[in-house]
Amino acid sequence: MNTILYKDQYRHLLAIDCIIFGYSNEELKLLLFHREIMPAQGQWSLVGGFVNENESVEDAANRVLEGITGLKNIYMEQVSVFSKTNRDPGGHVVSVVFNALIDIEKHNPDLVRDHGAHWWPISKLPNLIFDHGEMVKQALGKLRNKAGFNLIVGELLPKEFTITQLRRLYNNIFQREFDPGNFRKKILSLGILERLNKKDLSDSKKGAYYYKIKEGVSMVLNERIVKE
Amino acid sequence: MNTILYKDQYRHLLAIDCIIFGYSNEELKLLLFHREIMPAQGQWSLVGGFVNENESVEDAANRVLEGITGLKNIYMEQVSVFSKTNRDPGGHVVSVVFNALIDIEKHNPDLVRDHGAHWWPISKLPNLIFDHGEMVKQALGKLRNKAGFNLIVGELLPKEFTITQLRRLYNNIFQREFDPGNFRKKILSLGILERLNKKDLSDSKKGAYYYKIKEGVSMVLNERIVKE
DNA sequence: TCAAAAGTGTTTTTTATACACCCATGC
DNA sequence: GCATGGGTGTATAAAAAACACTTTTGA
Repeated sequence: MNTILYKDQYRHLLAIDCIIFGYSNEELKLLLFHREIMPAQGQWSLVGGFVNENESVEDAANRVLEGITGLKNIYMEQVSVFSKTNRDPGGHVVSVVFNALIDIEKHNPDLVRDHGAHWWPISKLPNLIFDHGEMVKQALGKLRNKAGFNLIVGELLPKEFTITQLRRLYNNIFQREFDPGNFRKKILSLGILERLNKKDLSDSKKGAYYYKIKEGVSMVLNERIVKE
Repeated sequence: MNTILYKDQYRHLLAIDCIIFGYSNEELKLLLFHREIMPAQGQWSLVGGFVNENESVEDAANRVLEGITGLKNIYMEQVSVFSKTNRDPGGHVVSVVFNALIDIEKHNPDLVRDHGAHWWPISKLPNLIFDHGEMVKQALGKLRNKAGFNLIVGELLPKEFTITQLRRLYNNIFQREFDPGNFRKKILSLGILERLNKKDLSDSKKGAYYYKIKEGVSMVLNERIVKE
């Protein structure tokens, strides 16, 4: 069996685009790229690239993500496929969109700068080329949906974080204020966080305990964490 | 601007595979295809096909779905992309998977038969080729997730249906028994069903009112219908 | 008249929300 | 000693689940 079987089939240009989420200074941010190639040269776009021969779309996304952040094994999730024939004026390119969550403290800012990329707060995004605006919209919906059932957004925080830091992240993602007491109870009731013997003293005089996600615990909960 | 810009890029074989859900005799079923081409000739597979030039993946899915069911405008939703380089021994084919929900009463059984396709109850599926088993698993998860928040599975029933018929469909999808009284209250509280002046007398002496989905009502609810 | 599904009502349990209040401590 | 976020407890409201009971009518 070999590819000769499929030899008469049309072959498509296949690309990936990444919605790279980061969180710093209490703001949810996206890493956007200042496009230096035609078409749409000089405008802002998502970080993306073509899928090479002998690569899966996940391989391609990992390659592109490592290239721009310096990080391997970034948490990633498919959002959806964009394939309208006229979506890219440079030709029919089919793009698979990924959400990527990174700990913004860990990435390589020099790499980002050298690529002409820039972190933009989610609330003040520039106009994006092609259908990238719609991609971001879907990606945010997917992120909210995920965060509602899953602590995976902890990927956006350092390994050790306080409940208050986590709550502020949730406030940011859902654009509403969660009640501090209720949020804490709900999160701790999931039983997947482990309290450490360390306190963060930057936010209050009393200090807040750091927590981390328990080893070997499943992040797939069947319980709702927060409602939209 | 033209495709010359991207001319050095590798081009991929792009396909779609459809998980075609139908519901009859109180069983959830999938339409599977008896594969008559190499590789894996003679085995069962999902219904699929290559994406042609100047087609979006949705176009391709619609084309394939119409070809085998005779129906247009089938409800469809992306599941995810499968692109491991070794997933198809006949060559590297990237496949976009779609869930499709059809009213099994409306499809063209002759077309299905002529294509060598067959309806299989979800509980007794044959072994599927390649990664199609994993595709079905993801598709079912997606269907459950959707059905938990959305009445879209009404697509699997005739336009007019009783609450009991809808409940039995939900029982089938979630593989559990919903309480008749509570299910009825919950569904009706959504306010998206309209009672008709007709009764179905096939299931009981008393007869059950038919309902239909109200015109122009949004199917996108922010409320949970059932829990898994 | 009775079995069986349709449909309604009531009770209990669980979960979400609102909010009061004590704690610890640097200033 | 007081302002501030950390953390706990409690009261209320809303939603889910369990289940009793009434209705209808063909066999």
